Amino acid sequence: MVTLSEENYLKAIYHLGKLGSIAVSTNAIAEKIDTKASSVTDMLKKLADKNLVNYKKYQGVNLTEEGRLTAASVIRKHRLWEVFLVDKLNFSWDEVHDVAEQLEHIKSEKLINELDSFLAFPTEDPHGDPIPDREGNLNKSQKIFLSQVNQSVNCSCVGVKDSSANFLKYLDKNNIALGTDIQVLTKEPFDESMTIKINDSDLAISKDIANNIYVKIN
Amino acid sequence: MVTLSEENYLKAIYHLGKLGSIAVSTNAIAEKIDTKASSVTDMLKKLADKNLVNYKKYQGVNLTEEGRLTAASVIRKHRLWEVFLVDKLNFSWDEVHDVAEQLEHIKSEKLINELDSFLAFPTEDPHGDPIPDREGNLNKSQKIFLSQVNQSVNCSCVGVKDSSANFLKYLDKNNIALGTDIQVLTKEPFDESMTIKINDSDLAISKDIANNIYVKIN
DNA sequence: ATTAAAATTTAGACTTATCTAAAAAAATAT
DNA sequence: ATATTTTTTTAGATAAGTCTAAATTTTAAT
Repeated sequence: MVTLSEENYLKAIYHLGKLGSIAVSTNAIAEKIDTKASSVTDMLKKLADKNLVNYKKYQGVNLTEEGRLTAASVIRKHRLWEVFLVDKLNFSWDEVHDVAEQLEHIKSEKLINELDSFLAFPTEDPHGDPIPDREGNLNKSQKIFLSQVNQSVNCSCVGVKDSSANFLKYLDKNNIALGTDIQVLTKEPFDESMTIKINDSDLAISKDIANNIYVKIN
Repeated sequence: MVTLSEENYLKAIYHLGKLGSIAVSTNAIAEKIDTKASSVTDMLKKLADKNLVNYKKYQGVNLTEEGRLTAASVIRKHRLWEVFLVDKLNFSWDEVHDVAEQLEHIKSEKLINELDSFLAFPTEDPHGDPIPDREGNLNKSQKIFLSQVNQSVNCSCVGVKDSSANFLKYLDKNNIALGTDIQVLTKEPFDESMTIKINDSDLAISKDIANNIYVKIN
């Protein structure tokens, strides 16, 4: 039996572990889940006792296979619930996170597999991040920044990096939403600005905007 | 901020309070939520401090208006999730309870109101129990036992009292499920047995069976 | 009206998850 | 190579929720 708090630690270690392939540090975990380093140390001992992490004093941690599967399962649930909230319950991408943080801890195999089926087995969440399958495997995300898309290529919006209210308002005003098709018309090498086409209307965007929008090539 | 544990106590007091109109006893609560009387006493003090119950030592408790609303909100969530699980995720009535017990504690006004809308504003859960509205009001349940239905009246199955595996198997074998239409053909005054019609086939049932099936008159 | 039984509360202890402050180890700088 | 800084761990404290065992109050019985 893995507690809610333990699941949150495993998730944090999972996410931090993907960046480098070395052990995850106590401080990094503390910062990620907004807690004190001493609390992290306590929890790491507990997780090690349960064989969910490999932990050696002062050396950081790595997930064991069992820990990795547990973390992947939590992430799978989080992302499936996000799809549900956006696709079925009219949530916008910036509203889903807090609720999904709660829903990801609901324990029921049947629930999550039926939900998966109900949503037609999505492979990515509303932010374009991949959804682990039942075995904890996940495909690399296909999402890239709009700034990386070449001229005259078609793509569609799958997420944003900075989801501040200001930026979301900007997107709204210009009719860019999740799933919106975007065609890159021109790319200006000098300042990396672009012109793009959205629903038959053209829009000029700066490098900063293009670096904040995630897209998937169609 | 009401904790998960506090919500469970409020729910228990709400359910126990409907039976009589007198105060709910410590022991009754302890039995309901499978805990010790001393734990209940501790919690009652905490709930009283938060103005969720009226509590006087040795005299039992009643919900305050605020407590009643909180309890109704939890029950509303529980029952809406049950509808979701049965209608959308292929759960059967006896599988929903444990999962709904977890889901009822998810905190998000938007979530529950969107869910309500997504389910087309149901007024009863899969067991035929009424779903409180946003203001905590609930309509009296229309469900009665099949044994109370008069001869040649049409009704439909909305739930069961005893949901043991044996009984559910019996229902399954005789094609009685949630929503199944039932017509009472005859009622035998001597042993209170009945004959009923289900999907054009007739079935003889004992008093015990008829006392275990909840129906709603059509 | 006492006494016995049942219900309830108190007191003190335990667990989980957190914290602060101090100690220890590792990394960095001179 | 030693001193300083940073990171990590330990020790002890706290809050929520529970428990056992003992004390108190209420209810029921004679």
